[in-house]
Amino acid sequence: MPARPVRRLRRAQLPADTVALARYLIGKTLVRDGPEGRTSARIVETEAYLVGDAACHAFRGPTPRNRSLFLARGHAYVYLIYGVSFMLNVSSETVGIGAGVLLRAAEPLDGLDLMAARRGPTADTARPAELARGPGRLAGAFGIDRTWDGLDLCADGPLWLGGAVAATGPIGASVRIGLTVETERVLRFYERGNPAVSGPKRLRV
DNA sequence: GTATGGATGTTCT
DNA sequence: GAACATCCATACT
Repeated sequence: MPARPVRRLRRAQLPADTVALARYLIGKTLVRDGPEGRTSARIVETEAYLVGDAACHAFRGPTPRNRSLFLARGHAYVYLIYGVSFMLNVSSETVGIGAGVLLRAAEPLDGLDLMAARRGPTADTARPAELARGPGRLAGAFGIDRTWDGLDLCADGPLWLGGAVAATGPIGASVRIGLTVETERVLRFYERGNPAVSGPKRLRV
């Protein structure tokens, strides 16, 4: 399977608004290059975490953990949740303002075998759409851990955001998944009907 | 298909 | 010491 041609997104192309960025990233690609080869996937589900949003990790100001949210938009914010899974976010505002977009699910394009190997024995290799369906799985498929925190996804680095490789389908919206606060805000976005989107069925159509 | 409960480790109060 | 932007196995409809 040859790697598809994908152009890197430049920082200036990213919408300046967090919600706009969350929608914009649907249908775009996430690419990791390395000695083992390329892994890439279409982003199909995101969530926005805003300034003044109690569910945003930056809500109470910068700490050692969340400082990457305060970097210029297009930087990675990675953290461990429930002691189990890493979450990959894209910082979304200007320097000093803490907000971001969580990448919740992606449709694998290149390097499926490598993704499955990174996911380990629990990966459902018979169903490619399951490889990066869910934020923890997405980070797992790309081999993302805290050492990737703070990386510039718009620089000439090993992990980057790329343009769309196909037409983007209709985008749906819902409340965010798994929160105990700010549960009413409609800040989750997804490509309707895509099998790589996570969550219960009613939040995928 | 959905519902439930346990595992897990870091962070901040 | 509680909370936590999840995943997986199991049980059930």
